[in-house]
Amino acid sequence: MTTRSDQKEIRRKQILTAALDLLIQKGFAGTKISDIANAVGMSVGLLFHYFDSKERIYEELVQMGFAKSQSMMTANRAEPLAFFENMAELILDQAGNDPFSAKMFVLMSQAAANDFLPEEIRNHLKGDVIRKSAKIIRAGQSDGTIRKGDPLALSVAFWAAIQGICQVIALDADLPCPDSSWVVDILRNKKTGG
Amino acid sequence: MTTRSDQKEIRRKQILTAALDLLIQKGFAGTKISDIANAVGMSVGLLFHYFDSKERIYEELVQMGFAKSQSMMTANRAEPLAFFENMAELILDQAGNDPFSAKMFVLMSQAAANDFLPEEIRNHLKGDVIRKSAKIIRAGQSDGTIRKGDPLALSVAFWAAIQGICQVIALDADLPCPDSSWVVDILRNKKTGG
DNA sequence: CCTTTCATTGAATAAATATTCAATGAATTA
DNA sequence: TAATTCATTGAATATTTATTCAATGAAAGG
Repeated sequence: MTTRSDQKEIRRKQILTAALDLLIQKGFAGTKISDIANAVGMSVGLLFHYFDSKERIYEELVQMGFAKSQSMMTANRAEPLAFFENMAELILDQAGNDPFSAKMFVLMSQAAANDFLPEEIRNHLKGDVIRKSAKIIRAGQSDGTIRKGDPLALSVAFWAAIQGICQVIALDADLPCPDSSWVVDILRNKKTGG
Repeated sequence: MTTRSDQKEIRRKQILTAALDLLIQKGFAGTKISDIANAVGMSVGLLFHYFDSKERIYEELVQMGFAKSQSMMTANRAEPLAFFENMAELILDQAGNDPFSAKMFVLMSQAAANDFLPEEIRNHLKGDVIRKSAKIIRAGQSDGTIRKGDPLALSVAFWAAIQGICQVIALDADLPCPDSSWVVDILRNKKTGG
């Protein structure tokens, strides 16, 4: 019914989509409000009718990514190695098909530098996932499915690889998305898992 | 002898070092000249005595990274799998010890978005290394040392992992640098290489 | 010493960009 | 159809940040 209200949501989504694209290419400071407005095809003044400031746009996007990231981590209750297999598959399969998803992931990994974000989110970005995963890796080393080595360093390798892949394919859509199982081989113990 | 001239070089290096650090955290647009000047401990006016503009600082850094990247690629004439083993070891060992090196790598991977850089450099950044490596991967698949799969996708996985790791450890010095051999396992063919 | 050079600063100035605002007209409501 | 709301614009305005400049004094050269 409320055509106007629907239209408003559509407009907001258009702005967020265009902004995400520009933000991961140019960063927060490098993305001009006028760039976003141009990409959507609206005047700069109108954009401010939908969002109070550039920061708000950014915050709303990061908030979305944060929520997704949290739910993914907590929803996955698999055994150690399977945990990482699930994660890699979920993220990379989605990244390969839906550009929005990969871009969101990239946004999150760059967002830690931005002072104005809420504390909770900045902590999450600042190695929270990596440290939590290190515990799971230690369990996987005990049950023999994950290779030996510093769990934290292994966690860095896994997540940095995922993040790097998302970044590369988000910035160059022509490049193909790698198999998730290749990435899991960073962790896999060949003596048992082979 | 020429104390003044030496001093000038030292100043320039101070500026470049401080700038690199800020640039990889905040990006080009997000890094203020005054941030750099503060980090070095000099006035903004003095900084302009050493560099004509913010772009020049950036260009000089990217130029350094470009030269290094080129020489690394061409110097390495090993067999396919060994090529990637050498690359991973060279880059990650260096990144683990010398922060400057990892930061330079990160700068390069972010630089592609900046329009004002020379064409040659932008091409190099824009997937040149990934595409050249795909050819080497194909050769490695022929001799059985590298796993099956789309060579370009494998190349994306390898380089994105390297790049992601450099980024994570450059931005958080507390995190440990992973073993280079773990990353090479993205490519390694277990049936033969095990 | 006296002169010249030049590193250094803080205070202008210039440019770029975010944000506000008054005006317009099309859609909604009554 | 008259009144009201609100999406939309382009033109101010405000703010931030890059860049320039004239002045100072310390080092180098003669």
